[in-house]
Amino acid sequence: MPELPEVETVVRGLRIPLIGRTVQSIWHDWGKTLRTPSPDEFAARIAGQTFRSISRRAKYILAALDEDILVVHLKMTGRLYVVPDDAAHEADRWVHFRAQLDGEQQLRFSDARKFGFVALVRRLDEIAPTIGPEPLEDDFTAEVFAARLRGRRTAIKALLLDQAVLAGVGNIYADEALWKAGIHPLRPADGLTPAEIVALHAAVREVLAWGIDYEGASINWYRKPDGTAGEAQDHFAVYDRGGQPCARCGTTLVKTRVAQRGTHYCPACQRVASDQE
DNA sequence: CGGACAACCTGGCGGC
DNA sequence: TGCCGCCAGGTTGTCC
Repeated sequence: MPELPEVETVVRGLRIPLIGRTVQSIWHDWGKTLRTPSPDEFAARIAGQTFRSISRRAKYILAALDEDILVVHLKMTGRLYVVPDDAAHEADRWVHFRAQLDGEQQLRFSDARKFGFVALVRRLDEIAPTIGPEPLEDDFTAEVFAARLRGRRTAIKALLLDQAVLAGVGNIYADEALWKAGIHPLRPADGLTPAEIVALHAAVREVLAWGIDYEGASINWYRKPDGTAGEAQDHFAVYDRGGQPCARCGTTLVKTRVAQRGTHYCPACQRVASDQE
């Protein structure tokens, strides 16, 4: 579920309720939800620390405390939000971690599928592998993008999903960006023309930016920290639209599998070869 | 490097 | 309604 726009929306929504709040204690009911350190050390270290800032790197949420960083990954079904102590638990039966804050507030992490986690570290690289450039940063130019694709023969969609190549793009926005750029998802990355790389670079940035503008896509589990749904799903060109007409050429959109992921594209206007018109 | 696949889990949905 | 199989936005590890 959550890709860069969804994670960014969560981060922005947590700034006001979280920053300045001090952690008093924590609770969890699923061992793997606390990724590191051990539960005892986690509880002892975080108690008394105050949230100072919150940011995002790729799909990781980084909530900086006085000494440590509370890192949260939402994976497929995670939700992260702050509510008053007395907020009904029945409203969300998938909460597996809570941090009791001052001001009678609680930070809650909910995760139906239990793939996500929270971790307490000094630095993100203690738990995260190598992560590629942030696509919305100014220094992510088309030249930088081209350099990362060079010599890679794999399908362009697989590379867009590879966090070591580019940070934050997931299955939805990969499909949307490839449609916008008019590039078939199976095209070998090193076979793209310079013009196509420029177009794809722009398309990736555009779809991520509008995803943030619409506050994320609530296909299924994703919710903003205030509990409401995002609206990006109402503006998809291809994702989950197999069988419907392409908005650009009217051809019926196709759903298939690329890199073991559901993949949606237009068979007419997403070129399978650079020399095809 | 790359491609396929299994694993981690649970819920929702379509089909019968 | 009930049961069954399949699908799901992510990531990691293994095997060839």
